[in-house]
Amino acid sequence: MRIVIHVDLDAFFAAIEERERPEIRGKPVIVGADPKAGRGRGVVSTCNYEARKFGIRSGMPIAVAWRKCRTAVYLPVNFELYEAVSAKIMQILKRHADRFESWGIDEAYLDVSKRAGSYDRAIKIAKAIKAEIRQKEKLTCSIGIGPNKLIAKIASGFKKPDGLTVVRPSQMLEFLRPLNPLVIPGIGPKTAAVLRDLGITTIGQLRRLRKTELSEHFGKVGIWFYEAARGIDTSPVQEVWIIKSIGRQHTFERDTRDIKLLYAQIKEQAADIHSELVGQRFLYRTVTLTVRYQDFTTIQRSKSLATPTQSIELIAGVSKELLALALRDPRKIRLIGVRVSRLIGH
DNA sequence: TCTGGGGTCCTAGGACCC
DNA sequence: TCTGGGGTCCTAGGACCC
Repeated sequence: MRIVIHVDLDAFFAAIEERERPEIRGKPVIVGADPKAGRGRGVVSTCNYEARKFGIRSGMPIAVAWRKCRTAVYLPVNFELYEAVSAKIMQILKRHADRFESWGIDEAYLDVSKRAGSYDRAIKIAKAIKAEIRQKEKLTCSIGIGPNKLIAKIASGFKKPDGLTVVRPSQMLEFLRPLNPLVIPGIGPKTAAVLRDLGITTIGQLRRLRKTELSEHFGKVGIWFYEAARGIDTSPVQEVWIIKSIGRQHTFERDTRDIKLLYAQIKEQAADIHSELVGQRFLYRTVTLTVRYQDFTTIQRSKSLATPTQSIELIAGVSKELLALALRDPRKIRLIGVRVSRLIGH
């Protein structure tokens, strides 16, 4: 019998800022782009639960957040700090797992099948984890326990913040039945809209579609939806991930076609990417340039090289070639990004 | 209301080879 | 003059995740 725990740190960035700054505790806190009195260009990265009372959410344009709550505390993203806190917490979590998989900066899966052996013992482990994170890092998390990663993940999202939700195999189907299909990883807004058009708004209703119907509508992921709706997920808790690509991107303050500005941005991104390639001891074979125009339409142009290389000049040089293609279009440019892929270790 | 930055995976068409 | 089938690589776009 498999038992998986999913841990999700609550409002992670905002919670760290509140911990570090006693004076902002209890106020709405929004971590993300500079709102610039409603003219800021970025989005909300994370906000605390006070801010959520105003309808503010992750991913929302910062200008919209500003309109909803001008009195909130707006803070820039301090990624280095969050990374450092995350690393400490991941070490704590690792010690409680047979196998461990971090998932982004603020989530992790723990396979505890062996050391727990039963759901009652898994609950004890989860409570110990909560207590340790609270004591050592002054932060809360929401935890889900289930027979696989899928159920553990959905369970951790069921009660937030500071929640603990256990779904035993016998309860799995009843647990899933009333939930929105959007809670299934891989089902996003587009897929949910198609399902809604088919009259499907719960996972129970999703179960009424045949496997063939789902694969006709959604291809390979349709098969995953079929299994997920039934709580089936055999994917292992896996410790190591292989990096497939390294990239940087930047949104300009103002849309531009200024070649000096564009080249300077490419140069900076190429340097960043190159230093990471060197650090990770990777060669690349493909360079991809992303261009987002003023109207938000986004294109990608890529070029593969005959032989793998680590050359910084080629990252920048190929990117400039590809930029020339993108500049044939007369629209102003909002964002450019450079990415290298087909990585090979050396 | 106006949309960040870091990624992964899937699909589909065309070129090319046998 | 009209015409196969399979495999691989490359490119572009799209959906999704944190």
